Amino acid sequence: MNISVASKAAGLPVKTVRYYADIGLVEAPSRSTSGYRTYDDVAVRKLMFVRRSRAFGFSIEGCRELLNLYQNQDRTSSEVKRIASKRLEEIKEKQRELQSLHDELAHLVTSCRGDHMPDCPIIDYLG
Amino acid sequence: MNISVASKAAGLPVKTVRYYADIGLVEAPSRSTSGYRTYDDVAVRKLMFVRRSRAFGFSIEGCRELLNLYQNQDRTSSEVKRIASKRLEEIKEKQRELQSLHDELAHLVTSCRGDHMPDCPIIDYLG
DNA sequence: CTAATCTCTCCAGTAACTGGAAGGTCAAGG
DNA sequence: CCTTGACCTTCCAGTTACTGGAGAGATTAG
Repeated sequence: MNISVASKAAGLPVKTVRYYADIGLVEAPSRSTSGYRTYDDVAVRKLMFVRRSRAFGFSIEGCRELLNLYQNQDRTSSEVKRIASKRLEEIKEKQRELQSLHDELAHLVTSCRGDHMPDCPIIDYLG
Repeated sequence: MNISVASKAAGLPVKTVRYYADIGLVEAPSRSTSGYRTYDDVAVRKLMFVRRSRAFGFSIEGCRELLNLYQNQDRTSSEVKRIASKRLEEIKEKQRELQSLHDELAHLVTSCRGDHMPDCPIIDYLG
């Protein structure tokens, strides 16, 4: 199947599929005589795998690792768990950051009257 | 004062201060005869203002808006509050996203045995 | 046969810096 | 006076993960 069909099946933009091929993440299994990338079901499944991994926020390199494990029958679940746990820690860290940002900013926004006067606790805090 | 002194006072890397000057966010008030950027206390306060704004996750354009309000005596606190509220909504949205990512990934990680076998619910989910 | 739709490659741009090269400037020490 | 080292300058390239577009070839429908 050509790239547009594969991309629809995988749920990714054509440009992205081509990009993944360029960086050697998911290459097209073959090319037509005229140079068109030709995909098969296995490749489409890899693309979907990457799409789902990306949705979890894994970096391209993280996806590459996971994809290798996906294709490796000799993998151990501990390897997978290690990578996923690392990502989970990143998420938690980001959550903590966002929480304190939220609390601080929410406090400032609440205390700002939002009227036509120039006095503003938000500006005061930043300045 | 030269750029390295100003950058230390503002708590920003020299490179960043130069970058902010390049994009016209906080320009050096003057240059020495040999072309060195020369900063004063006012400029340093602007740099600090930008640093704190960036810490809240405001984009450079957001910082530019805030900085304009900071310097504008005719501002109204409602303008400031509008910008800050917008950022607060972005933060909340991001928090919601992260929360569902967290929950889903945490569930998968918990259910993965993490042993020497290849069977893994994380891989199953992604594939 | 032609028009529309695909596809290709290559280049540039995004956000907000960061690193590094090549070269000019300045203050201190010998 | 000279040198050494710490500054400073500009400019270019790289980062992440795409995305948009140009220009050109391929394929398909009517």
